[in-house]
Amino acid sequence: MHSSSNCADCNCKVSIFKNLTPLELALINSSRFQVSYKAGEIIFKQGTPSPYFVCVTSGLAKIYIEGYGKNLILALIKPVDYIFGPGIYVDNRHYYSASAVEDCQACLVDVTVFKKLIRENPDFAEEFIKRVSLQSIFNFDQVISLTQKQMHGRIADVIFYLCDKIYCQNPFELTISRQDLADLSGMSKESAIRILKEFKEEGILTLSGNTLEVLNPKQLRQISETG
Amino acid sequence: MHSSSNCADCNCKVSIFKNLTPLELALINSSRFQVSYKAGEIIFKQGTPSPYFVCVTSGLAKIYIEGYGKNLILALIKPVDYIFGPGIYVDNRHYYSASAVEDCQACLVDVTVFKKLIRENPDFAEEFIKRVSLQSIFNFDQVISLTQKQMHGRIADVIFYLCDKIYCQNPFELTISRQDLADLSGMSKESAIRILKEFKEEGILTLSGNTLEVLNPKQLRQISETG
DNA sequence: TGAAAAAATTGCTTTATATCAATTTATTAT
DNA sequence: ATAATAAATTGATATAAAGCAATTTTTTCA
Repeated sequence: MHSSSNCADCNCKVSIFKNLTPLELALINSSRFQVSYKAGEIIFKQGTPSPYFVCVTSGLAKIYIEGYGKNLILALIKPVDYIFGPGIYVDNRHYYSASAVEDCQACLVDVTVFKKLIRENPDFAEEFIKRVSLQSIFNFDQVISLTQKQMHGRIADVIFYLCDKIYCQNPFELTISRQDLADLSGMSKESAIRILKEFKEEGILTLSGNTLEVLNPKQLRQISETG
Repeated sequence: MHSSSNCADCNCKVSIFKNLTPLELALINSSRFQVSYKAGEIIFKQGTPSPYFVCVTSGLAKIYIEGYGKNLILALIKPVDYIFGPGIYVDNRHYYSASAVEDCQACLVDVTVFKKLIRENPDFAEEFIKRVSLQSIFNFDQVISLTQKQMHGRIADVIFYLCDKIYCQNPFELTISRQDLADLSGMSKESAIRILKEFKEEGILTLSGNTLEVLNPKQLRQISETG
């Protein structure tokens, strides 16, 4: 949304940077550059080297694993959040791909600078570990949903994720495709569509065009919990 | 296996401790105590407070998420490896349970000591982040196997995991139950048993008593890859 | 604006996998 | 050693979910 010539003044700073000193922010700023991505464009590909910490400052991106014939979306990334995979401390390769779902702007920061600050600032390191841990907990929930719930429960979970964590409003404008919805919930797009239709018919939600409104969150929660 | 009165001399040290100074090891040692678990005993339960870094020095343990009616085993933990969940940097709660599969011995270390060392020793912190990252990459592989492969491929993956990562020999003595096998591969125990039987009939492996030998790793790899 | 391409939708069919029930084998405790 | 209990195995049945094909709607682009 808003860009700045300086990280110190930037109002699009990721919260993980909150413990950095002005000097440290200046270091980040000096290695930083801005990039724009059109909807659909690849930000990086699974398997390629991973030289940047990617901070999404506008739009919406997805990170996804390219599996056996289909994709699994691990998360949607909205402003102001970052993309920073586990490969950076292992072999400097990406273990998932990222692409822009809506037009995006991002700031890229050199990973060596990032790693240097992790070593030098314990508060920053601790905050980073905390964020990695939260991500891990989120992944646990996700894997349980994907492996132990039936399709209705999985779609319910994805709708709550979109409503509560991504678009943060109800009704909301669905900017991701049905295929993305399927890749988030680990099913075929046909199945995802059918279940949305059922939910409409049962009055749990409305979906006209791409505007989705959850009408009966209690029932949807019930569906999520009974699997 | 071997215990010691002092972490500095211990031959059961987890590799993550390699960057600690003698003084730091002494600090760990001072807060450490040893515990024995019989096969089947719970080490800790999902949802409970998480005050210890658990280092498994003998036997075999499992960490598993208690989901909707069934469990998902995230990993088996063998000597010398540690159990240290993401809750420690979040809300000090366990996000998975742990129990002994074989009789186990473990050293428990106070998490506050662990966290203190993470702040004070950047090499240790970096090594820890690296280990967390490796864990995360392993989980990615696991979730793709669980969500995108059919049962044969998932069982193949679990057999490779057991053979290459846990028992580290072929043939090996299967010390986990069929239910554990099912909880590792996200299916019912009946299905797991049926697929093992098929693999036997096709000459891919032998399984007499609980001794499993992979006879045709190439074909098993093929099955793993074609899903 | 209109044609072409892509995305979404729907019905039908097939299949992978769970569930249930019964039986056998192995383990534990008296 | 033997009964009691738990684990493993097997077969039969039910069903959740994918795949396929056809159609409609939406989007893109010349």
